Amino acid sequence: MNKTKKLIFDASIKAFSRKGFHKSTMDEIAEIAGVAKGTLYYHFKSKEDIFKFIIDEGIRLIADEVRDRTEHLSNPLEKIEAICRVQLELITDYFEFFKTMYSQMWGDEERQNQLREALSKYFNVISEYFREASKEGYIDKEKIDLIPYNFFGIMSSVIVYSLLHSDIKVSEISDLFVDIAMNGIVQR
Amino acid sequence: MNKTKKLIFDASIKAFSRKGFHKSTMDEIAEIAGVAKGTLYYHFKSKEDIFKFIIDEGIRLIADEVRDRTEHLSNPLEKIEAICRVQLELITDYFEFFKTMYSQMWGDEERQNQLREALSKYFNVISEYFREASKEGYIDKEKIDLIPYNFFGIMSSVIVYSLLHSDIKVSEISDLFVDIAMNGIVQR
Amino acid sequence: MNKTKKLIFDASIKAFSRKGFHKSTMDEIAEIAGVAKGTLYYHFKSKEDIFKFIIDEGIRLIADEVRDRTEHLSNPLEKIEAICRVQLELITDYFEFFKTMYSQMWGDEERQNQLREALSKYFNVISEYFREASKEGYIDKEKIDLIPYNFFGIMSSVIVYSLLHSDIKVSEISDLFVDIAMNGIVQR
Amino acid sequence: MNKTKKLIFDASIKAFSRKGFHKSTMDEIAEIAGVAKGTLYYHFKSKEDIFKFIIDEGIRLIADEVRDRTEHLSNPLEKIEAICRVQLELITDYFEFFKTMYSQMWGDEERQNQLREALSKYFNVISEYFREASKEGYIDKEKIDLIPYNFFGIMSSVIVYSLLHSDIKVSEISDLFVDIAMNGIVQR
DNA sequence: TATGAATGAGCGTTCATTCAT
DNA sequence: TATGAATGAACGCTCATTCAT
Repeated sequence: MNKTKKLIFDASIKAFSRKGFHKSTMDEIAEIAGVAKGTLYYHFKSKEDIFKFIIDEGIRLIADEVRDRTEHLSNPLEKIEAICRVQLELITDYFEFFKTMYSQMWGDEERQNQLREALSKYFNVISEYFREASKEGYIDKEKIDLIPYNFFGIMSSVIVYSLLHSDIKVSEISDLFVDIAMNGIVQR
Repeated sequence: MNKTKKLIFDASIKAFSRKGFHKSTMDEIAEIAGVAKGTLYYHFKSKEDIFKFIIDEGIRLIADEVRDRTEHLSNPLEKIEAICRVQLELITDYFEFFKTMYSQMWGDEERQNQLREALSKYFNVISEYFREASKEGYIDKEKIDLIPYNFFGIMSSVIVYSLLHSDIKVSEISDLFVDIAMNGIVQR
Repeated sequence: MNKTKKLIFDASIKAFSRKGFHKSTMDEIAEIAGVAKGTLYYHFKSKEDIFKFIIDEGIRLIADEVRDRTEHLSNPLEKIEAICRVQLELITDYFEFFKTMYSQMWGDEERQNQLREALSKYFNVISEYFREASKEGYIDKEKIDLIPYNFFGIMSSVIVYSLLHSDIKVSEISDLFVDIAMNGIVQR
Repeated sequence: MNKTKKLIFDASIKAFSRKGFHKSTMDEIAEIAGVAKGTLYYHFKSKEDIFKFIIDEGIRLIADEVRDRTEHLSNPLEKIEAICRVQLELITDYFEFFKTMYSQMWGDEERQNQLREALSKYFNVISEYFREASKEGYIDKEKIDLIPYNFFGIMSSVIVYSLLHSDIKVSEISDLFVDIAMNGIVQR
C-alpha cells in the first residue's frame, strides 16, 4: 500500500465511520485524503471497491490483534475468555470501523454478502481455538461453531449499549458482558 | 391503518430489508405497494417518516407478541427463558423487519437515534420482567439492565447465522442459542 | 359571485399576496378558504383561472375607486393630480394585490400577457381623463398616452420604496412623489 | 468568469427573463447553455445562487456603464438628466436582465430581499451624484433620496410600455420619458 | 355542490464515474 | 501518476389536476 493509497484508506475509514457507506461521498473522501477526486479512481475501481478493501484490511487487523494478545495463553478456558474480552476491548479503538461494518451486515447487496463471507472466515479461524477446549470437556461440542456468532452478538450488545449510554465507557461494562457470555445470565 | 397505508407499510418493510434504507427508493416502494409515488406522500410526510412508522409499529408488534406469549408464566426463570426463546422465534416471522432495524442501529442520523430510543424503551419494559427474578436470587442484580441488550445481541447472532447458513432454519438453532444465553458457553 | 366562490376569491388574494403566484398552492388556498381542494375546481377551471379572475376583479376595484374619488373634480389639472394621488393612496389598502400584480408583469406567459392587456385597458380609460386637460394646454399632447405608464412607474417607485423602508408609511412620501410626477425633479 | 460559467450566466438570464425564476428549470438553463445539468451545480451552489450571481453581476454592469457614460459631465443638471437617459438606453441592451430583476422585486423570499438590498446600494451611489446639484439649488433637497426610486419607476414604465407596444423602439420614447422625469407632466 | 384520496409529470439536487490533460 | 471539469442517471419530493362518491 503506497503513500497515496494509504491516504485514501485512512480517509475512507474516517468518512465511512462518520456517516456510513451511503452518506459518505467520494468528494468527502478525496478532501479528507487531500487528493483530487480522480485520484481515488486511479487507486480503486469504485466506491464499493474502497469499502471492500477497508473491510478486508479491518478484519485482518482485528484478527491479528486478537491472535497476538491471546496466543500466549495455553489454558483453553482462559484463552476463550480472553478472546471474548479482547474483542470487546477492541470496540473502543475500532469503534468507527465496527459501526461501519455492523451497518452493512444485513442486506442482500453484493458488497454485503462479501462482508459476511469475510467475517465468516474470521469466525472459522476463531472456532479453531475452541476445538481444543471442547476436547477437554470445557465446552459443549455442539456450541463450538456458534460461539463466534455469539461473540459477534455480544459485541453488538456492547456497541448499542454504549451508543445509548454515551456517559459510560465500554471498559466499565465489558467485564459483565464477558461474564454473561461465559456463564450466562442465570445466577448459580 | 387503512388499506392503502397498509399496502405502503408492507411494501416499505420489504424494500428496506432488501436494500436498506438509503438504497430503497420511493419509486420502488410505490411499485411494490402498487400505488403511485404521490400516494406515498399523501399518507406519509417523507421517506424518513415511513421508516419511523415502520419501526414504531414493528417494535409494538414484537412487544405485544412477546408479552402475550409469556404473560401466563409465573416462574421467573421460566419466563425469562421464554422471552428469549419467543424473541428468537419471532425472527422467522419478522425477518425483513429485523434486518431493516439492525441495518439502521449504528449511525448518527436523527432517524437512527430515534430508532435506538424506541428500542431502549422496549428494553426497559423487558427489564421489568427480570426484577422479580432478581429479587428471588435467580439472576445477578448487576446484570439485569444488560440482559435486554444481551438478548438483542443473541438475536443479531442468530440473524447473521441464518444469513450465512440459508439451508438451516432458525428453529433448528434457537434452542442452542437460548441455552447459551441462559447458561453461557462453559460446560458444567 | 356566490358565497363559496367569494371564500375562494378572498383566500386566493391572501395566498398570492403572501407568497406570490407560483409559491401559493391549491392546498393552501383551499385551507385558507375553509373548503376542500376539489371545491376549487368546481368553481374555477385552474389555478391560472383563479389568478385571472383576481386580476380582473382587482383592476376593476381600483378603477372604480379612482373614478369614484375623482369624478367630482372638474379642473383638469386638479383631476389629474387627484388620480395620481388616489392611486398612490390605494397602495396601502391593496398592497398585497399590487405586489402580486407587479410580480407578474414581466414575463412571456399567457397569464402575464393577459394581465398586461387588462392593465392596458385601464390605462386607456385613464388617458381619456387627460385629453381634456391636453386640449386646454395644461399637458403636452405627446405625453398623454405615456402618463398612465408614468403613474404606473411612480407606483412601482413607491412600492419598492416602502418595501425597503418598512418604518415609513406610504402616506408620508406620497405627496413628494405626486409632486415629482406633476412637476418633475427640477427645482424652479 | 470562465467560459462555462459565462455560458450558464447567459443562459440563465435568457431563461429567467422569459419565464421568471420559478418557471425556469435547471434542465432548460442547461440546455440553453449547452452543458449537462450537473455542470450547473459544479459552478453554482443552487438555482438561487445563479440568480444571486446574475443580479450582482447585472447591477454591477449597469452601475459601471452609467458611471462611465456620465462621469465626464460637470454640470449637475446635465449629469442628472444624462443618468436618467443612460438608464433608459440600457434597457434595450439589458432587456432580459431587467425583466428578470423586475419580476423578483416584490416578494418576501430571501432571494427577493437580497435583490432589493443590492438595488438599494446602487440607489445610494446614484443619490450621491445628486447632492451637489441639490447644493446649487437645482434640485429640491427633500427629493434627493427619492430620485433613484423615481428613475427606477420610470424604467418600469418604459419596460411595460415596450412590452405592450412591441412595434415601438425604446429609443423613440425615452426622450419623452426623460422629459417627464425632469420636468413632470405639467405643461409650462 | 362538494369532497379528498389518488395521481404522475416534473422539479431541484446529488454524486459516482469518466476522460482529456 | 494525478487532476478536476464535466457528466447524466437517479433520487426525494411537490403539487395542479382528476374522479369516484
